[in-house]
Amino acid sequence: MNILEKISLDMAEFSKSEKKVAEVILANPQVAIHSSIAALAKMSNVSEPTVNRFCRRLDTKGYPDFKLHLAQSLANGTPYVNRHVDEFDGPSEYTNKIFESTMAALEVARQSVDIAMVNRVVDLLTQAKKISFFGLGASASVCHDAVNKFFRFNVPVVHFDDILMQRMSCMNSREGEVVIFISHTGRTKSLVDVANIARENDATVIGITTEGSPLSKACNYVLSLSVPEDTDLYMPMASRIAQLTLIDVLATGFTLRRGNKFRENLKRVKDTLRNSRFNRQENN
Amino acid sequence: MNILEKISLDMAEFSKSEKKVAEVILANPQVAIHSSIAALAKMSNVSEPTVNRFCRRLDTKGYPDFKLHLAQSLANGTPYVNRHVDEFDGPSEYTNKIFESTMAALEVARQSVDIAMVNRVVDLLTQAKKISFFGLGASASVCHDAVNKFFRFNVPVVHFDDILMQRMSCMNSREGEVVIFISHTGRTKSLVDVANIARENDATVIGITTEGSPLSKACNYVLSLSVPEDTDLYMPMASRIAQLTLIDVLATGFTLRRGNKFRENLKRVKDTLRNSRFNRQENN
DNA sequence: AAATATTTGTAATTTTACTACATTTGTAGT
DNA sequence: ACTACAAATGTAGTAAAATTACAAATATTT
Repeated sequence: MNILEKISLDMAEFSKSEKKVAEVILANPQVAIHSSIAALAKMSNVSEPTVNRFCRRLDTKGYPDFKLHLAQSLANGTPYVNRHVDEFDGPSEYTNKIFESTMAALEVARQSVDIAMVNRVVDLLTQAKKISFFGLGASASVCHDAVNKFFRFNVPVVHFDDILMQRMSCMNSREGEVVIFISHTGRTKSLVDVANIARENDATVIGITTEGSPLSKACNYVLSLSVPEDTDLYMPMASRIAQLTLIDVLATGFTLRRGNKFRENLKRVKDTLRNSRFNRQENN
Repeated sequence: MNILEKISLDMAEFSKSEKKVAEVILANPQVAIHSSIAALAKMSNVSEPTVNRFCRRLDTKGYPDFKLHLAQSLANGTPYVNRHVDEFDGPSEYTNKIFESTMAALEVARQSVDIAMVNRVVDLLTQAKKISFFGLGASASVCHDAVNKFFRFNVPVVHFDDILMQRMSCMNSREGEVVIFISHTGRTKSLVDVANIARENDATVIGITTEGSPLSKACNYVLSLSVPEDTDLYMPMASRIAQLTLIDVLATGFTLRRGNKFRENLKRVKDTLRNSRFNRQENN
């Protein structure tokens, strides 16, 4: 396992001084691998043995061995870890932390995606007579985006923010229609209600939500995403990005299934938009 | 560059003893990274300084530095790159490619962000009497999301999909109000028109768009994002994710600027949502 | 074959990491 | 509030590792 992730994961188990070391390393791992134990100890304001103990706590043989692991983590292409923003961060720190946390979350999400389920859902979507996307709050904008994508496919696709419209829409659903519900927690009551209505009316109900949630139980198929949500700032951030990316995956799967001729069609849709735009100087 | 490749490439330039060292390393690099210079010298039947010289010939600082490079080569990580989906990809391939391309795009975006401008925009937002978000098509859902975030801050924030409503809203804007326009290309005519109206009415106009685009010229401030857009499938994907992440950055900067007491407030907003949810079994 | 250049090794030096032990800090019980 | 114990951190000494300077050996050139 990536040792950088492990450090941020084990953060709770570290002692006060060990945390100092961890923070210095996470803040700038590139510097850490090129420092001696003495230099790192000084940077962290701790003694050398503390650094050594820190390394051993991470199941390495000692400091040199730790550096080796660290170097491998950095080479791995993912120096991205869920780094929490704190109140003393300047613009440079919080900007980088948020981008990196988002990338880290995407990596975790990628590994948690059930590929077989993606394939099945793409199957269902290509055969659907109608596709609906429902979500509330932050997930509503994900639905909005999904509609924007699937609309280009010339498929009947709908979305309502309004909970009553959602209910009515599901009430009228029938076999062969697919309804996708998006919710990170999967515990929004009214959305679960709507999902149940859709299911009672024989629609194929798909959830993009957390495994085992109330919403997931109301669905025929669940595409679960595990994302380490950053709760520090009380806002959904990474979960939403992961959902959007998953929508991109579904849309891509959809176009691939439809074949080459279909992609010509997509190009036409895009060309249509061209007239609403200023031309570029460069040809493209 | 991968140092293992470099070793086999430079083989011709090595002296007799250095070749011995190179062969031992190539034969079993995993062992090499866990050996001391003395052990490796013994394995290669050469003296310690010879190993040291061998390392320097490969443009490393010395033996420990060489081991670091070697470890990174062995980590064999495929850094995230923009991998294009092709028509023969199965679900596993396209899923991973899309996640990886998205991560790669975020990395590029992160490096292209103008931190000073982020700081200035956060400044403007905290002082704004009203904040508006306008975008069309795929960018509309980004606006939707931005509103969802900033609304929690108890700031007057508005968003319209409707181009006429956007015009009217900007017509009535005044000094001290901030209008943010989101568009990847920055070449959507009607949006540029609206931006000009906003500017004529003394609003502070901010663009999240490509540098040098028509839209960027209509703005007082531009937050440019360079994203390698995947044009294969004729859909905006990565650009949108980058925009959303940038919105997250702005929202985070906003909350940090407002201080601790303000974050208590955010927690209250979140707690309010709790009543609309099914409770979790675990306490949280 | 002698002279020079290049490579390689030996031994001393310096740097680095580790261990044992002492001190401090924190915690629980009287 | 104090004592006793446990956990944590640091100090100083020791061991190990890497590097340097220099000497010996091996090629190379004339």
